[in-house]
Amino acid sequence: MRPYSHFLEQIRSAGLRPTRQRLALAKLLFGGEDRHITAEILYADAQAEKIRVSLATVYNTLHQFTDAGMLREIVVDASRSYFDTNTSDHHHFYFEKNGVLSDVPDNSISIDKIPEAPEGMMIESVDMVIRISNI
Amino acid sequence: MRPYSHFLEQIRSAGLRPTRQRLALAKLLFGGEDRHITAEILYADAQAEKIRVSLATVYNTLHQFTDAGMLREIVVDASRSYFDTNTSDHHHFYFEKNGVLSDVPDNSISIDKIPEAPEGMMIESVDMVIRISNI
DNA sequence: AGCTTTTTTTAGAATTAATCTACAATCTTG
DNA sequence: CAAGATTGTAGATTAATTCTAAAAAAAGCT
Repeated sequence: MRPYSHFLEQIRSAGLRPTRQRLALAKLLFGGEDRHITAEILYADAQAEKIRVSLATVYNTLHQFTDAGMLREIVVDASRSYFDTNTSDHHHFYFEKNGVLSDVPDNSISIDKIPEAPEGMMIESVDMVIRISNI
Repeated sequence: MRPYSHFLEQIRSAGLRPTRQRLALAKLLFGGEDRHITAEILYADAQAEKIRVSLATVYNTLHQFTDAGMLREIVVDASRSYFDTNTSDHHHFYFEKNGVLSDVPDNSISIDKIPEAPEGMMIESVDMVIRISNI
């Protein structure tokens, strides 16, 4: 049971002011299970919880949390951004029929050779998406 | 040196009519090296070559060629679709600073365990994107 | 607490890539 | 070549996202 103050601390240490909106969104994002979420879904969740926040703020907050390393952005679908509350190194299943994203269990995958980055550059991330469809 | 008729054949066997626009776009796409292209870039290329074609037709054609297996769509950037003229199984480097996409040489990577698809579903594709940035 | 400065939020407008629409143009086949 | 089917087009539309400028809230200072 993480207390309210946990989020406050986390937001503050990201160099952001712990405003009512950011605290409420943090609670929705990090208050339970790991989530894969879009801005629209988080906005709808907030409305369902009677949290007064605008869509623009939801977008801003998602990006601020991402910059602070609290979220990870996953690109699976041109024209829709997903954010993952699990920022550890892992890969994704993408179910095409309903747009659901889920984590690939770590022990079910292994990549054992990765190319070098070109001279003067570095690998920022290695993202694998396994697209799943009906037979 | 692939002759004009090569494209005509390819388009026809995809079940599409070999129209002037589709032939011209096929020539731009498949006439030289493998390419990683966006609709806007292909449209600009067409204009530079004085090919009279609308942007909507470029989008339509890219999707028709993709459905026919002549192109592969690569998702690396939310809000911008890339199409790869190399449809074989391979992975990508994405250079964040300039949005350039390039193929990962096949011998520099190896994935040796891939998860199963859930019951009644199948793996459609396994796409890996290695994001590269400056040090 | 009050006053000031800085940051944040907001509603609504603007932007962007992509798609749709309805008509015009172009093929294909007899 | 005409009939019927398919395709292409310009322009409108959509959907996600970002921008803008002003109002509100938070933090700093005495």
